[in-house]
Amino acid sequence: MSESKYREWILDTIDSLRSRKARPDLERICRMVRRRHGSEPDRTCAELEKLIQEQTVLKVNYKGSISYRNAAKVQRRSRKKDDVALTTAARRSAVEEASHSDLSNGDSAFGPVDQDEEDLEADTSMAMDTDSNADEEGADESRDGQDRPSPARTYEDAAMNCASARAVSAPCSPSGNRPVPGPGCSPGSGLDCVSFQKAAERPSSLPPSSPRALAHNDWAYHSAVCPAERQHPGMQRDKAAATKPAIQSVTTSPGTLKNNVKKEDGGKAEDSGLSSDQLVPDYAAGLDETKNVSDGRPQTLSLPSDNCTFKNKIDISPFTAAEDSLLNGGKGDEVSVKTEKMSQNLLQWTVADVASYFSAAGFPEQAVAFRTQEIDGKSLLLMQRSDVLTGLSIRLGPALKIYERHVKVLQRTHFLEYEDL
DNA sequence: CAATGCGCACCGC
DNA sequence: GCGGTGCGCATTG
Repeated sequence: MSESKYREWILDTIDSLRSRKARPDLERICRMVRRRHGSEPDRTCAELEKLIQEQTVLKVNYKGSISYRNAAKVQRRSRKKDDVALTTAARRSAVEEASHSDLSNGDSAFGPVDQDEEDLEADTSMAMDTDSNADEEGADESRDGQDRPSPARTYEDAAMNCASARAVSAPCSPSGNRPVPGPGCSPGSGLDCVSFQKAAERPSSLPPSSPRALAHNDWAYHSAVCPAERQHPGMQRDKAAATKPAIQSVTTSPGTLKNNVKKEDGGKAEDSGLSSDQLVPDYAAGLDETKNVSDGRPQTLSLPSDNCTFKNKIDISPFTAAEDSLLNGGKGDEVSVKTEKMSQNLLQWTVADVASYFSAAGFPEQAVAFRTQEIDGKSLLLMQRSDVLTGLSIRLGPALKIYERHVKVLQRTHFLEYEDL
């Protein structure tokens, strides 16, 4: 409940800031939510993180700083023609729809990807706690220092602080805790911070010529790439060492896995990726570890889990891809990737995992419905076509896609798996 | 003082 | 040319 409430508040706030032409950054969002609803910044940050994870809110790095976008609003006007349906829908109700297609992009530059990027892009951005180790400590000092040097970068500080604070205290769950007395919203998302720093560093470190690639919005997004991956292009800190291990160890929960899935960007980043879209994230992520493996499928490495992953890959990929290509005509891989990662152990998926999955799959709004109906992994396995089409009160178009391309696939995969076992 | 409004420059398409 | 974005400054409460 409160969650939906927060979702509304936060999205509203982001919209509001945007309309005011102010950057929707962590600090402003927290502040506005507090003013309007009295919510503590901490809580707001935590909720924001959740939204990011489920792709309801997109975290992007734009012009060197972090920004948040309302996924539902991000529309890409230039999409192909096939979305007629979408268009109509969009037209009809202003808000929500667009989400499926758009979440992909973060900021102005919308993903190069096309309509169906849903799947793929989505993944890129998720991240989660897991590691959130203390990224660069540069941030720290400012943290306890309580003083914030330049007013201009207040937000950054805030963000950083959050990160560090959080990272230290609570590696994972975003759900808050930690009443930190920060000025703004200090305790926020650990993940973000990472990005921040990167952001800061990135530009500077890069040669003038190339900057534009990242400098702009690009490398951003990787929103939450917290997992360990952060790149340390310029820096090398302890984490360099840590990084790698971290990734592998990540395993823990299904949700976690997703984050890692950077998949294709590793390769893709080059071609279209980086320039236009913010997929970049991956780029960041990709840099480190991914790169090593980079050749074909970075994702593999990211998937820590030993258990089923590989298996799924085998089963699912094939047809998922096929279906996907039929539907969209493109990037089948991505879908499969996602699927594979997900299918780890459906039975263990929590409601949040399910929601995250669908958000990542490009259906952030519908993900909310799953959450509302408290669909966890087990429930998902029991869902029938009619349940998806009518039981969730979601629009038919997305519902069909969700059922045919995800629910069915996940169920099939799951059962195949178990047969084998 | 914070919140808000908005001109303007940028950027990608 | 178009639309999204957000800095920086002006205005408002």
